[in-house]
Amino acid sequence: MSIRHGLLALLERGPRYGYQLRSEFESATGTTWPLNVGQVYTTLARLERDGLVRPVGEADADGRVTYLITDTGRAEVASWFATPVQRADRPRDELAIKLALALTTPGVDIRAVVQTQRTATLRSLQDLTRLKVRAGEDDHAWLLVLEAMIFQAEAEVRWLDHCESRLARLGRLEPITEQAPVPTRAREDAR
Amino acid sequence: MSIRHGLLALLERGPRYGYQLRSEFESATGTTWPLNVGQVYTTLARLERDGLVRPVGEADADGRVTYLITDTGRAEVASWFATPVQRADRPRDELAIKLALALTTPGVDIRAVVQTQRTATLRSLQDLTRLKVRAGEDDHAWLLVLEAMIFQAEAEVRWLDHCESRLARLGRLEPITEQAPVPTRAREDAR
DNA sequence: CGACACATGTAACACGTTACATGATTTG
DNA sequence: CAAATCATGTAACGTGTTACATGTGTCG
Repeated sequence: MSIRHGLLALLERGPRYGYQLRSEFESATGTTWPLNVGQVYTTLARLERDGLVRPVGEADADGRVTYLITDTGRAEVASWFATPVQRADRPRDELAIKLALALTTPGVDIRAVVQTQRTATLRSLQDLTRLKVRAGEDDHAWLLVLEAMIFQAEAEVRWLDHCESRLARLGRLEPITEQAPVPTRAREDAR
Repeated sequence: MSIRHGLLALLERGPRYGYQLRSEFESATGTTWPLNVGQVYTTLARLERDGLVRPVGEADADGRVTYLITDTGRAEVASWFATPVQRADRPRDELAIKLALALTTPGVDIRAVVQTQRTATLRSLQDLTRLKVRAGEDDHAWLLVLEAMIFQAEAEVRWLDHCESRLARLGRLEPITEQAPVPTRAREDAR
């Protein structure tokens, strides 16, 4: 529901038309998440269906169709800003699921998975840092988003390191079974 | 694609039936993300459609329909584990979008938004910590997921604090305009 | 017997996403 | 003139999600 609410929030600043909404959404989030124009129109149609926005007449001379936010829409935005994002609202964390399953899937070298991810995360962390250095002090919105991603990436690296050390501890207690089949389960492991 | 890949990974451990997949998925991720049974069946149908799994005959005496992973499916799982989760793969960060938009939406008190979120995040951080204390040392998968969420929540709090101090700095330089309209644009702001 | 867990499945819808079609206007 | 940008829109599909229908077995 990010786009839906995002567009609605932009419409609270005043009447907008579709194409404009796309560029404003992208610039407001530092072009971090590119937005296909088509999606603006589908989303606007859904917002209209739900009575949160309303087109103002037909297309103007330049072919622009302007939308207005309704009172219902305004209430929706207010409630969006007033309500914190809960843990349960968020989509499932694909990386966490991947590692949790890698842990107990035979034939998968979880240490390798962790290492590969760590490298990738570190690289994107560098990219983000480079972007931040290049970013001006003026674009607060972009800095906000950039830093959100930096903090997340840092946390991810820390978590991966934490996983690795835990795995190392486990490995010492219970030697790795990955490639070399454990005698008692050799038949099962074979493919 | 988390569920899709998750179920596929479970099927790589051996033949499974739908109901079983749900409980294994939930226990493998510490019941963090409850999974509607119906979704297992829709996902299985899609996996079958794409040739990644294959039902083994009809339902057995207990009405169970067992599924097997195919070679294509096995390749898909391997590629899933081998490929890191990139930044661009992730869904848009709703919280980041919200704050970025709150920053420039007139009439929205962004400091309040940050504070509300901070409180909520802190509370869920406490819940998670409590869960971790209660969790046994044995369930590695759950610990993994739990700690992922803890690290994320901690990062979120740090980020929110960072935002707040930046806002405080901005506020000192450029007093808040929220309710009082800026003279030169008063007409536009009026509704 | 009634409630509950086990077990499968379908219909309907939400949002997000892309590819495509169409046309006006600007600009090198 | 050709290419790019501006501008709208639709069709089609993907995953995720819920609500519902259906039936068996078990246990207090």
